[in-house]
Amino acid sequence: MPEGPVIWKDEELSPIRDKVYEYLKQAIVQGIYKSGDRIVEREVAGQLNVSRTPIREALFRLESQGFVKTLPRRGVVVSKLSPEEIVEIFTILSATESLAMKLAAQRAEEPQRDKLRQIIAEIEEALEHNVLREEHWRIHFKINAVVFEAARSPRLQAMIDSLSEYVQAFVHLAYELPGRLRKAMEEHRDLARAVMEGEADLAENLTKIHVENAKKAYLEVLAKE
Amino acid sequence: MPEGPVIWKDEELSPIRDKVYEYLKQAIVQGIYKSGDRIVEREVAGQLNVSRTPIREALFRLESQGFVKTLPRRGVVVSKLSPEEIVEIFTILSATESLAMKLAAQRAEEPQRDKLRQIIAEIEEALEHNVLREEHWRIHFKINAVVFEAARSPRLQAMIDSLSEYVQAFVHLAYELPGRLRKAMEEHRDLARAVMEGEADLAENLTKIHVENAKKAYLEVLAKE
DNA sequence: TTACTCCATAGTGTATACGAAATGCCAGCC
DNA sequence: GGCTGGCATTTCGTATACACTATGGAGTAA
Repeated sequence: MPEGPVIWKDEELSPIRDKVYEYLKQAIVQGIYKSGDRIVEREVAGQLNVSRTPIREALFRLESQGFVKTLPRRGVVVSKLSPEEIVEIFTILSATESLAMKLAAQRAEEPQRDKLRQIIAEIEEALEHNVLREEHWRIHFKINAVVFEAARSPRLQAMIDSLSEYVQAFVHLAYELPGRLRKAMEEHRDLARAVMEGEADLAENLTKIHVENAKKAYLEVLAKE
Repeated sequence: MPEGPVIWKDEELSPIRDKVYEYLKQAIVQGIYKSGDRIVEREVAGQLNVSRTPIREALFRLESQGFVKTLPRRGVVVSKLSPEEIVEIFTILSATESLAMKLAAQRAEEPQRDKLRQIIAEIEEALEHNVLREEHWRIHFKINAVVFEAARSPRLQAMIDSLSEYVQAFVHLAYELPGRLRKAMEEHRDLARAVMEGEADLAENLTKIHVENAKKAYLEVLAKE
């Protein structure tokens, strides 16, 4: 019975199932629940002091996203995030994210282009002053937001978000490799520029390369262990 | 309060939530529940003579797949399947399915190649004897099965299945266009051959073209109404 | 000693009860 | 006559109770 992270905000008014969902997802990606661990509804319900109902609802969502799988009449177990699984997700991300970038390049309007221009300037700034670690995630999320705004494809966005959540922890690891962070920033800059200038095919290809590089970095980190 | 299709098999032992899920999904794609209709848990529970619990569980799954969306404290409404949404799904399918085909071409082993050879022969047969309508779906699913077996990417498969279920009804419509059915069969044949021969890039491109053609056919049908 | 059977227990599957929030209607007031 | 406030109703959100199934261990017989 693993102890979970303490991320409980009592005063929030969002449905309990959402909080449970976040709680369990974090526990899984942080490795507190390990692959193959059983998740017993009553146990979690007891730990969080809620009933089984919201637990079940959260588990169903986690199942539909692939974090756990339920065996009929047996309960749910944490899916294994084997290296093969991670690589598979990188592969799918490569296809879906490059599509998103292509769409963004095709559909970006002036407001989005403007935001991209600003982001590019911020990246240059960060590269120059070497404050990469501080700025990287902020810029990453900022680019994502603009790209999704431009691509106008909420379903695609949801798919990518869901896949990204999986590999997020591993991507973090990969940025520990010397030089990877700077390279990733440069890739982001070039990508943002391509989207801004409406170069759809270029944006698509740069994204494929970017994700491919992330995958390689992950495999390198993996090999070192 | 729309009346649903009668597809209730009492004696099955699969969980009720799965049956409710299928029931509601069919009702949505068949247009019995229309875009924007509210789905009230108690009503459905009453119609099917089960409690609200499995209904809720089915609704959560439908939500995570995008068939419905739930407004907090307001209940769930059927998502709109506007033409733009359909086109968006075709676009995503183009990217994901072409990835699946590429992987299949790269990873197919002798057993899968053998099955593909057989399928190609069946297509030729069907084209010659002009029994396209009878054979098309059987062959479609057969190809899919082999390709997924070859691609070895269950997550990708799940994503494609989920997306396909949406547009299935519309693809059906599109095959009413004169000549589309034969063309689609020929595309399937060429695609199967490319996968069989390990021509990954060719398979990828043929898939993109195939899905693109399906999208165009859908838009044509749409324009006629 | 081993294998088979039976029972206790754990844990999911479903039903139902209760509470809270939002909407719509009706009445009363301005 | 129109607007506002409150009440009733609807419907979701959560808790809980009961049922059913699978599993593991103990006990007995070969």
